[in-house]
Amino acid sequence: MSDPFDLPFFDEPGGEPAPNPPARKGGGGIAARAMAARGGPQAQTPDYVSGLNPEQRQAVETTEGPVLVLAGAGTGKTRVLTTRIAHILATGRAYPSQILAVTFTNKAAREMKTRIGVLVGEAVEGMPWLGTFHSIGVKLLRRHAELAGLRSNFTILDTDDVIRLIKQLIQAEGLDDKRWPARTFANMIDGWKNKGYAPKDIPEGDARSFANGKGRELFQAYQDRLKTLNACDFGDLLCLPIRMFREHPDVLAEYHRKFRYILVDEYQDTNTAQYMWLRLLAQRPRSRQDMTPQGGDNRPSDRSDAPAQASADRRDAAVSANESQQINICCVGDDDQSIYGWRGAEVDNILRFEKDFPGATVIRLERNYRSTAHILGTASHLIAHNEGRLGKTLFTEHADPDASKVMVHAAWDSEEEARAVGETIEQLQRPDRDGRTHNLNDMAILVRASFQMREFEDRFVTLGLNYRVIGGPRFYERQEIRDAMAYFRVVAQPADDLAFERIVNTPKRGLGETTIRTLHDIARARGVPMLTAAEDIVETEELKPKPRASLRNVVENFRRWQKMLDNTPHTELAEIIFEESGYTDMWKNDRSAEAPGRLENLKELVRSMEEYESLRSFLEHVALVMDAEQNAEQDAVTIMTLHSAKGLEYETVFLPGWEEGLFPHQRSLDEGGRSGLEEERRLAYVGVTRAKRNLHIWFVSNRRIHGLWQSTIPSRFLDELPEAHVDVQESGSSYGGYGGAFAQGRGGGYGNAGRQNPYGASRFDNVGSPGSGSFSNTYATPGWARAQANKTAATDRNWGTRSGQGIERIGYGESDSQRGAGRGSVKTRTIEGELIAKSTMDTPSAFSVGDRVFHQKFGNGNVAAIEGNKLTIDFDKAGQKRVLDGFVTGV
DNA sequence: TAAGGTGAAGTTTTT
DNA sequence: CTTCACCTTA
Repeated sequence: MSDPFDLPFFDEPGGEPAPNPPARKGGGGIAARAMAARGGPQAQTPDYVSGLNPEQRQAVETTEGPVLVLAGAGTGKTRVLTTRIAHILATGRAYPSQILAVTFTNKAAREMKTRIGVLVGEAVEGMPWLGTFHSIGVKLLRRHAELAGLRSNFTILDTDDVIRLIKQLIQAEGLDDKRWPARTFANMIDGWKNKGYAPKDIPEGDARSFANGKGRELFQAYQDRLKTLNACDFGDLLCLPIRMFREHPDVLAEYHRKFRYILVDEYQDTNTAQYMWLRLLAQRPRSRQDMTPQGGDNRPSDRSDAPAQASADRRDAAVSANESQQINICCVGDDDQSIYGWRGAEVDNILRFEKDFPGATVIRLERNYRSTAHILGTASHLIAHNEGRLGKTLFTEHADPDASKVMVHAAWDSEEEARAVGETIEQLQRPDRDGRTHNLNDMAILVRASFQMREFEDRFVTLGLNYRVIGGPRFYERQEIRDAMAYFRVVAQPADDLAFERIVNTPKRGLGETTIRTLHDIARARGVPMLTAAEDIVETEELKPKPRASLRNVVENFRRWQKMLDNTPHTELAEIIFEESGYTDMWKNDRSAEAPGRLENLKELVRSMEEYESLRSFLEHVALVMDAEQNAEQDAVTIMTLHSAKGLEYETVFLPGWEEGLFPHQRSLDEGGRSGLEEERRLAYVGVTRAKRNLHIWFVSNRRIHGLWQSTIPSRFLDELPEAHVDVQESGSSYGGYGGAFAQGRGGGYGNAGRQNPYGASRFDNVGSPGSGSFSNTYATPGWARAQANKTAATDRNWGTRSGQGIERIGYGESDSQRGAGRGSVKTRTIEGELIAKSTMDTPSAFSVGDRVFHQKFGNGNVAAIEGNKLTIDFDKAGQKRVLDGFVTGV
């Protein structure tokens, strides 16, 4: 479709919602299924539900009325969601276009699309309303842009644009942009928008706390600026539709008629704005009352608890239950996996579902198909320490006598931790007695904070162990990609001043600060885009001849490209723009080590544009889908944060860094108090439940944080694990190397089961011994108490007078000298947010000593030595480094 | 304009 | 200890 904004409002056949559309519509797959399903009231089970367990089946077949599916980890949540949609379609309850299905991530949306496709055939193509909250928000706004004060070709700004814009505003206010960082304010705005606040709604305290009390004015100024730019930020994609629905009940009513089934994935992650958005769509107006069920302010505290409101809700539910066109909402989630409170998610939304939707059916999925009983037992026992849960207990029906317990390991410091994990991985890779090997693809290391990854990467590079890092800088966040996108944006949307400013002097054209400022001021004064202002100004005497000529050239370029927009293939146009603007030349002339990579990325960008029909649809997509696909071809261990691991599963999982202060993270405790701690515990729960068969948890006694060695104490979560399912592993050689006295002094033999230690009994000393008690959910457990004692004792012992802060210096230089040359600085995360350390021990290196080579990060250098696939290279600039040969190319 | 020095800050992340 | 942004200097 060349113009995606020009669709008819109702895309279902006939323009009117039909309660029972003919089964044949929407594709042969559906028709066939539907026929099968319609054999009669007691017709045989359609085969798509036959593989489901009773609870799953109930969740699929309870199509009418509000439904909450509490789906524990590994219980087939996605399967239920997709089968439910397939069921609704196959039984002719709705057309694809009458189903609204929302997810949080593009990845989840994509997966759902694919899986529904498998169930139902090509009809998915006709599910226009399956997507993320944000992408559906865009769709609504494009259709009704004028109702939200925008034009339908509005731009979506990403975080970087937003920060630059705010910085301008802060400076325009005459404020010090160091004291009031734009980034902080951008975060505040995002927080407000997550709650659905417009500038007038924000709490007085919030408004005062920023910019000498000018917070509210600044927020308003920001919104005004967005409007003139014909742009909105991510938060607006949620807030503007809400406002539009409130102000235009007729539009909302159209969508009420349209959406007959609403499905929400990961409901525990919804923030207040998303919640309001859903309620507006899911609740029909009651006959005489206001459109918005909770009145103007939808904050959690002042709704649902009011008795009058509750009974009104009940009445409403009773009415709508009898109504033929009721809207059926089904939310799927797991309160125990809510880990995004820090960015505005309200666990409360899921806890309150039954109040919000009276008469709701609540279905629990507790039958786990993923993990062993030991892992499930561990997870359940751990999460039981949280209060305020809806309560679920995972179980498995597949007893596995061979399953190993969850292993808890101790290490002296993070380096040893990485080394030991590396060893374990190498052991797992060797064929077992049945000759089976464990793929690296089935292993993952899940860390709390990204700085932990570094140690593992360094170690794995040394070992030549393949790994991949998920997360990190992404393709579309790279400078050259953003520059290129800015060119495209100005061509497609000439009013996009932010994009214009970004590239007007990139490459350098002698258009310095003064010229830009003049241009900016004139544009603001006349209320026109900067490009228009530039067009005018090059005809006057306001600029000096040099910049004037240069600017004229820029303007002419853009005008020419704009003319080409509609009659030139967009990939071709992209290349023309790069050439004619001098952008490619800029990087070709750049001597820095990154330049070739950047040119490569630009080519990749053009390649990826081929998938889209037009420059416009490409831009639209990129604004929302900021992820580049990962290549999973290589067999490699995955390293990522616990947050990004949600929804994934691995045969073997390593969870390093279970220490107080890191996990639970100190900042969560400081800022979030008890609920912060509980969120950390849920994060631990997510981590544990990622494992299918093997789980290894690690903690260390010493960790270097901000370059400063700190002695650490084991995480309280370790004391919350159930003894029956956990083994403490002595880590043998690597741990034993420090000598007995030292071992005791450093932390008292965690991990040395049965060894005497001076601090009293730890539960880890007694694992497996009969009669050792269970652990209460206070933190006064033996291990915890011992750890507390240990903290002070160890500190006093080593440093005599240091107070019990749990922080001590262990000496800088010593560990550096142990590391040896070439260690500790091998950076590998440079390409595509992911780089795989290639290991080719069997194949000899393609290089020989003395070869001239190029490395993405370090630039040019000469090969000094070769061991297997590991090269020692003297880099011209970066000095001597050891790298794998896969990272360098011959010159 | 580019390179080098200085200083502050340093969870988690999607859209 | 690192990274990154910004400011100064040639």
